[in-house]
Amino acid sequence: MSDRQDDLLTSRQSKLDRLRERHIDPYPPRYHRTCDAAAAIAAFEAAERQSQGGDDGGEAADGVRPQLEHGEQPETDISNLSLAGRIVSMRVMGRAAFLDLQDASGTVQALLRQNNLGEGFDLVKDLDLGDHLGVAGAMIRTRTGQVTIDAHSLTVTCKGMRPLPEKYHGLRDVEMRYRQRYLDMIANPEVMPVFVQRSRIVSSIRNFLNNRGFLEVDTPVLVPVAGGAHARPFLTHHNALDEELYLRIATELYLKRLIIGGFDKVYELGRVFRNEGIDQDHNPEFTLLESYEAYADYNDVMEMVESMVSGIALDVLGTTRVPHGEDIIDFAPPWSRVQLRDELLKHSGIDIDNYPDDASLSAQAREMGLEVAPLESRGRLIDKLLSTFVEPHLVQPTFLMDYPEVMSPLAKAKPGAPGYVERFEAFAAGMEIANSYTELNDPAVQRARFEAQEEVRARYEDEEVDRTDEDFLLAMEYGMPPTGGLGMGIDRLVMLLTSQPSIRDVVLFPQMRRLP
RNA sequence: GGGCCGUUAGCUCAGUUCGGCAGAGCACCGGACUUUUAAUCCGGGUGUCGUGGGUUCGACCCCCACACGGCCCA
Repeated sequence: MSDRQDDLLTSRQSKLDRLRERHIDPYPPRYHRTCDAAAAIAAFEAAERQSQGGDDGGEAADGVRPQLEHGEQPETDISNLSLAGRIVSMRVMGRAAFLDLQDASGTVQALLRQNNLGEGFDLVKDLDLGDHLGVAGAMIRTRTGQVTIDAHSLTVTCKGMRPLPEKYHGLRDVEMRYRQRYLDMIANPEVMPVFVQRSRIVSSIRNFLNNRGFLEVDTPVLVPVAGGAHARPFLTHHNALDEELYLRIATELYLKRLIIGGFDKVYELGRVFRNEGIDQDHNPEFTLLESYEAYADYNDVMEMVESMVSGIALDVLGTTRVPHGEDIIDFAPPWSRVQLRDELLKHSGIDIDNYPDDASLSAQAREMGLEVAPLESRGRLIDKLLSTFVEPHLVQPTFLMDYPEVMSPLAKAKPGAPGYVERFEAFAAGMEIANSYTELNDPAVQRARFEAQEEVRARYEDEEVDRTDEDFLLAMEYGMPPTGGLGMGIDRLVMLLTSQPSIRDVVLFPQMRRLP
């Protein structure tokens, strides 16, 4: 630690010591506030309107919506209330001082005058930016028109021991923003609303699904087989069982067991873990919604997805139209429905049906300028072609339908289209946000599909393919009704709805490399 | 995994042309100030220039390696 930083900490420590010498507890166990900053200001403005004899007086008082914790009583006596918050700015002028106190509801100014506070005013010289302060007093309007609490008593509620980031430019260092998110929240006012919206989006998803009769369930995070997705899992070890376990990469195979067990409609909103790279739309742990509905197919799921996403947008944003760069993405249904094979042909000139084997498709992909490794499975090649030629065009919400079977071991074959399955992925802003199948429920076919995946794993040395789950096959042999399933990446949905360019801006604590 | 860019005071950033005394604003410290709001005025620069090597009379600057981060590619 630098000497300079030592100095800054020492200065705060000596202020802390002085408080203790004066028998002031810098960390009192509690402080009773009667309302928050927004409520205090609203109450004062309501009272002003009332005293002016306006006909909206009574209504205005009702407009006060204090955001208080459980147990606190709303109190809007503007001549005597108490507020508490973090000092985010301080203007000291001899025997008076103005402080800005920030709480979750906003910022309120406090006026501290020696006239009112007497000896209590001495506290000012031991206050720092970042301290938490309780202020009791009356709401007034200053000469310059600012609604302010005129303090008659002060209470230190927590002494801050480190300097805050700079107030005007905020905290720009992205590394520090992610490693010390609390500083990002304190210094950058645009950050907190994104996470408030994230919470509302998640809440809205639950409401939507609950209202449709879906049951929210919890399935294991620690699993013996990491199935249900093409991804490399994290490995861990259970000591008492002395068994290797994986962190789940999807919830699919357990949710399907529940459909087999007899639930009609289930969903899980949970964290899944994929041991893969980190970039603007990948974090190793992320929030996945999966839902399964008996007697639905992927067409029904498409309708549900467009209805759900547009409903969430209306619910949380009040509109289905969301800015994205220079575009406006409109989530209002219906979303366009296009065939994977057609789109690939349209944008790359390749008809995958004309390249039935790896070698010819691989050669053609190389011809198109793609970098192709010597050993790449057909599934990977098609995935690469899609990412390169098709996905960037899918800016408006689009269902890309009917995937090759080799890419989709858990989906049911599409009648009349050999080699294809009833699967869609939903895209918006060129980014995949959802994946859905008419679920495969023939246990013999499922076994064959798993075997094909294991063959790909062996032949192509590719760990990112589905794994055989014998226990799941056993369950399926007891009979799973026709089912429509859905997986939706919640972080990406939040990115789209809040116009954030990186998943790190919608995950509170994104994964970072440990510092040396 | 590869390429490019970044890392300088607590924070936000200059400085590196072509190697020659380490800079500003905010924050901080001392002083003035009872209606300010990026308060103002006077005084003070507080630093392992990411880390470790190398070149040089001399390195924040040039070279090499490494660390962390960002962007692009795979």
